[in-house]
Amino acid sequence: MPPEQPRVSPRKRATITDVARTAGVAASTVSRSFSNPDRVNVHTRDHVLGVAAELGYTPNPMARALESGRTNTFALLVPDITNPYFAGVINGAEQAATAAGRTLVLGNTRESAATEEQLVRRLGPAVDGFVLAASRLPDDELRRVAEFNAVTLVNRATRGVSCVVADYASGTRQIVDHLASLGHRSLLVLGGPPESWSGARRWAGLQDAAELHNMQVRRFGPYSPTLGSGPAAADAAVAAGATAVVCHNDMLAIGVLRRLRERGIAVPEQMSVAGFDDMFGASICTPALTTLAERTEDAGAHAIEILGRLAYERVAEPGSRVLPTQLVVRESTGHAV
Amino acid sequence: MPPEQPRVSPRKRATITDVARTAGVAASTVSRSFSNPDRVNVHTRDHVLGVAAELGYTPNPMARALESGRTNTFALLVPDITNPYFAGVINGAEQAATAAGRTLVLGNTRESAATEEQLVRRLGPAVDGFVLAASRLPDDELRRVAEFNAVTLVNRATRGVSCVVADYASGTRQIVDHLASLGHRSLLVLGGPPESWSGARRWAGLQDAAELHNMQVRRFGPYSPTLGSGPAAADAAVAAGATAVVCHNDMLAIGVLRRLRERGIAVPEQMSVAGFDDMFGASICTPALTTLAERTEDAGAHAIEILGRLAYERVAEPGSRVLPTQLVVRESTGHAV
DNA sequence: TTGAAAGCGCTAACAT
DNA sequence: ATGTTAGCGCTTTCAA
Repeated sequence: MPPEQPRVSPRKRATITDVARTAGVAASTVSRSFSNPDRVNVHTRDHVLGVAAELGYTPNPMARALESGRTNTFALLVPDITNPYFAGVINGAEQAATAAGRTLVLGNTRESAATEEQLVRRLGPAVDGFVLAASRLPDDELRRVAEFNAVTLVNRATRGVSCVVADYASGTRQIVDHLASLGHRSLLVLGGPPESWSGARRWAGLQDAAELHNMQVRRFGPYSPTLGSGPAAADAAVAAGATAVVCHNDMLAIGVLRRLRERGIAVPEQMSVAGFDDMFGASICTPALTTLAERTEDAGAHAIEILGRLAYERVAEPGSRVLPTQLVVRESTGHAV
Repeated sequence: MPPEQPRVSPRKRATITDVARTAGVAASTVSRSFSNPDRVNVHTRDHVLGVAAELGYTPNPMARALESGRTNTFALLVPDITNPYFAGVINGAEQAATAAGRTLVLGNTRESAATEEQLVRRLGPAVDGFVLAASRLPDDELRRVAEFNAVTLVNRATRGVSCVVADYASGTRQIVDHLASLGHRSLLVLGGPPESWSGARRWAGLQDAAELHNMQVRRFGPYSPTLGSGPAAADAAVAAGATAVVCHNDMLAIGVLRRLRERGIAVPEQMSVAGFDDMFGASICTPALTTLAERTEDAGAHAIEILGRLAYERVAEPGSRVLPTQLVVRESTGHAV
């Protein structure tokens, strides 16, 4: 495909002064026509807006921000942008931000605290607030960030910072109730990354719930929350003679399922498998995965909403919100052997 | 006095002047220490950087951009941020941008040309370039955007604009060769959105390839490229007595698979099903899906790379790049009935 | 090598 | 109702 017209430099964008000159008014009048339309003569305004449209003028958000200190932009940082789990959060946040007339920028921290911190530093002055999903940052760092920017955490909590978290206490209880009622007397947890806050909550909840049923619980791992860790985790579970395993998340659970099939171990007949997240994929794998669903879209939306109050209404109260979870029973769990 | 109003005002960020004052130098020296370190005395620079670190100073990207006209930021716009297909593109782009020291912001166009245009307008002045993945914008609009911003398209092509596209000619040929060799004499294509450029390329390629084999081809649809359209598409295929169907993408294909199972139609014994994208999920569904894999990560990375040349090196030639595709044969295709 | 000064595009006093 | 002026934080001449 041959180049149409070798463009050397991008066309220069029209500025407020261009519009002002062309329309024969002062720059401030143009400014007002856009940001304070009531305070300018209807006739003048129409003329100005007409000229602006003609010139393809768009207010430069950067110049605007420089003056006001507000960018009308939020950043959402997630540990793994390719993980379908976060797709829900992203989607919910994106939708809420758009509805509120705000721009959302997305950052991928690659499960690394260092990358996350770097992104926060870099984006900090350019955004009005952060949604940090499953943040890997230590508590004190989180509070430091919250001094300069509005911050809302998703599935992470620390004193003095707003957050939206899933109700893991109830969720883990649901999982264990389910397994207990199927006759399982012991539980093997295949754990995720040690820094994972949600991982810790899940483990704590499972322990508490198991105790209520006098079930024995153990935890293996840590395993990385990926398909690739499935074989190691599955093999360990088999070696331990587990009848029921609960995996850190669905990604790991699906990896486990796949490995068990390779090894000819029937699920759920010989072993029950459950996960967390109900991500896309949990319903289409075989056997379909029993898993704890979170309202990820709601989490993203609520986080943006809280952030808006924090950033623009100067609300001090760090809102925290607990979202319900629900167990989706599918085919991967069944009666104990 | 009203009761103490809980009010959190974010701590003010240190500016270049703060650093200058504290360090006892001029603002310009601080500026140089950051952006032109060679042109300042080593000793002075160390001192300045020390003070800056102490004050937690970070150059304000917005003020910087205002002056230079460069934001060092690219925007990546995708039609559906929750579609695992784009996760690869996002990941590749994100990685390449980070490696090049650039910030990437992500936008979701929700499959809507209007939303896409709005995002382009809004983000335009704030970024140095756009990667538009599977853009829904009409050709002339695309060229207009390219006048003001560097633009690289992914899986879309139009005269005068850089792009990275998958080799659908070869890819569709691979699909049809595969089906023909299994004895299929006709092909039913379950099409996607009419505005989809890749959909059109796929359909064109399938037609050409089918002709080479003297196979009969028909196309049904359009169907939305989602799980939810699976039942409608599957039922139509069954009613038409198809032995082999090729779906617009994996999402649709998995929906079709699920519906066929519901209806007790064996895949691939009674009907073969193939998709496009090899997204996450294609390998874990049952039966595992035969699909055309694209190098989505590479696509994202290449797009960013081209964009960098366009935006910062003032390269005139709109580079275009064709990436290979490869057929991944799994369990959903088999011998014709 | 460093400092002073002039903007970048825009908004918000303050004048008129 | 509109124009004038003074910055926002930073970079970049231009002098010193």
